[in-house]
This record gives sequence, structure tokens and C-alpha cells, in this order.
Amino acid sequence: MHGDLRPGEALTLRGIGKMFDVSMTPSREAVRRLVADGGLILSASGRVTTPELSNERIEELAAIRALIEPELASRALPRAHIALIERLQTINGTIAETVAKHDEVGYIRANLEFHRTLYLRAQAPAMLALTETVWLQLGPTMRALYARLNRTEVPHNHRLIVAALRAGDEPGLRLAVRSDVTQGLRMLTV
Amino acid sequence: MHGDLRPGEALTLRGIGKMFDVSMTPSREAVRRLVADGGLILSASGRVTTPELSNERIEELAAIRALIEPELASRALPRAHIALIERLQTINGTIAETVAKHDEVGYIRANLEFHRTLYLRAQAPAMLALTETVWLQLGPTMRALYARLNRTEVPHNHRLIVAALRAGDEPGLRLAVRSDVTQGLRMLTV
DNA sequence: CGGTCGCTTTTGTGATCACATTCGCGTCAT
DNA sequence: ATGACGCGAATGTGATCACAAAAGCGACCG
Repeated sequence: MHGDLRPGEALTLRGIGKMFDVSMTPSREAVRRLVADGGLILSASGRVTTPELSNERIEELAAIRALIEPELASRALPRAHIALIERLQTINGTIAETVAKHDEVGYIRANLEFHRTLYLRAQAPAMLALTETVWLQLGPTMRALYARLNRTEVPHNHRLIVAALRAGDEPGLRLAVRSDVTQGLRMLTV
Repeated sequence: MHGDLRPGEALTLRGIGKMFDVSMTPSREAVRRLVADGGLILSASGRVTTPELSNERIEELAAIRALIEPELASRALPRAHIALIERLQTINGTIAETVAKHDEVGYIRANLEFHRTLYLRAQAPAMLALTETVWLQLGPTMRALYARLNRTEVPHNHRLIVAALRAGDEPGLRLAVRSDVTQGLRMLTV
């Protein structure tokens, strides 16, 4: 989910087991779970790799994000008190640091934490879980995107989101979230 | 997904293995996959049961369906030629038979097949997959619903959906799908 | 009669093994 | 130089086992 793995990277059960000092059995269960959620691809021969998404698939996943995440933000809005907004700003600060350090994985992690922090307030665990499976599918691809993007600052839309939360501006919030979600991924489909 | 299991029904790895004449290993993998998708619940002690959904959870899952399925229908609309519409009507006929026979599991199966047949035309596999995980979570609960409902005919909304497809009426289609999805589940939250 | 304690059975976990398949790579022939 | 062939290493699969935890159940006590 955080882009630790590149698209198309291969994994082996024994290799994962060694990584975490366990046998093949727990590795298999973890892999099967990730495969079920689309976070890993199981080839016909049983080999496991991270997904290499086609442009159509990326657009589709972006469309799903654009559908669900504004809804989550909208549900979180009435419950977003000042402490939450300040926390979001702190995360934006962390994002700025990762940008300065060219830390791609850290950037993705902080970016998703920004969204998750907001959506947790929506009190919609199933919706959030679905969204996270989409993030999971996009993880390796996002890394490829942000590596080639070379940001210089915190995404503008994150500031718009915070501003809309402060103002209690529901349509503005939906729009800002939708833009934030769509924009980065649009750049990927080359 | 089809309501073969009641809400809260317990399963054991060895039991599943015997059912399909395999050892515990494949049972575990299948269970882990279903747990990952929310189709089964893993208790703290590792025991596995079907989910007993709270009213809030049911409403949330209904909201997700109401969000995604109209979108799928809308995307399928331009590609819905006459053969597809006739197939949908055939499925409605099957639904009528299951209603007459008070075959609850058959009803759920045919109902979902109606939706899946339409959505397959949307050319949006990720969106369809997400929707099916929602169906999976609702499976056992749906059975409880339709058992208590005692339908007498094919849902009105299914006919509205077919009519909207024929007319190329996109707003009408979205509305009919949304109603079909919401209506049944609203009845569950008592 | 009801509740609590303790034992037996059931169950999930993680490790290991044998086996079939597949992959990777070097060799050889054209 | 290029392609196909073949062999050895690596990999996934399913079964089985030992173990610890939990659940079910009965007996015993108040």
C-alpha cells in the first residue's frame, strides 16, 4: 500500500517467511489475504507479484476513489472538530518534510495517513475498508508516479481540504477531495 | 454471498475440509481469503463465523451499494444492447419461479445474477469486484431478510431497470437501481 | 436448584515434508 | 549469432503433526 514494492515485483513464500522469520504457512495466509484484496496478483502457476496496472485499470480505481472518498469526507465534516483539523495540518507538515527529503515511500505513507485521519471521523468502517483496498491496489503504482513527479511542495488540494473543513463548506470539501484524488492519478495514465 | 449460511453460523477448518474432502490447509486459505473480504469474521480466539451485522453496518453497506451500483449501471447503459436486456428479462423470470417456490437462496442467487449481468457490461472489473465484496458481507443477512419478507412477485424495480435500459434513460436507470438496492435493505434495519 | 470448578475434547497455529510443476540458465545445434 | 532443448534449482500445494488455547460439559458444592 505504501509503495515499498515496485509494480511487477515478484515475491516467494519462502522469501517472505525468511523476511519475518516464520515458516511458509503464515506467509501463505498473508499472501492469500492480499491476493483476495487485489494487493497482489496470483499467476496461473501460483507465483505472486505486485500488480502492474493498465491505464484503464488506473482510471477505474481513480474513479472509485473519486466516488467514495468525497462521501467519506462529507460524512466526516459534521464531526470534524478543531483538534482533527490541527492534526491534519501537522500531517501536511510531515508531507512537506518527505517532499524536501525526496522520500517517496514516506510521502505516500503520510499522504494516505492524511486521508485516513479524515475518513476515520466518518464513522463508516466498511466504506473506509473498501477505500483502503483500493489504496492497496494502487500502492506499487503510486510509487512509480511520485518518483517521476518530483513534487516541490504540499499538494494544494490538501490545503483546500483543510480550509473547507474549517469553513464547514461541504460542496467545497467534496470538490477538493475529488480533485486531490483524481489529479495525481491522471498524471499516471500516459 | 448467496445466503447459504445463516448470520452467526460457526465454521471450523476441519469441518470445511471434510465438506470438500481436503485437509485443513486449503480450508484455511479459503477462510483467510473470505475473512479478508469481510465475508467471514475471525474471532479473537481464531474461530470463524459468518457476520451478524448491526443496523448501522447494514445501513452503511446499503449506502455503499447505493453509491457504486448506479454508477455501474450508468456505465453499462451505452453498451446494453437488446440481447442483454432480454437476458435480464429471462433472469427476472427465474426470480419469479424462485418466489413461487419460496426458494430463498435461489432468489438471492438470481437477484445477484441480475445485477451482475448488467454490471458486467460496464467494463469496470475493479468496481464490480468491490461491489461483490459488499454482497458477500450481506449474504447471510440477506437470507434472514428475504425469509421474513415473503415476496409475491418480481421486484418492481427490476422492471423499472429493464424499462430504463430500453429507453436509454440514464437518470431513470440510476434511480431505479438505487431504489432496488436500498429498498430491500431498509426493511432489514428494524 | 443454580453456579462454579476442573477435565476432556475440539480447534487454530505454525512447522515440516514429499511431490509435481515451473522457472532460469547454460549448452548445443543450426 | 540465434534459437531450441534439457537439466538442476526453486517454488507452490496439500497433508500431517505437535502444541497451546479455548470451548463444551459434567460433577460437585453451596
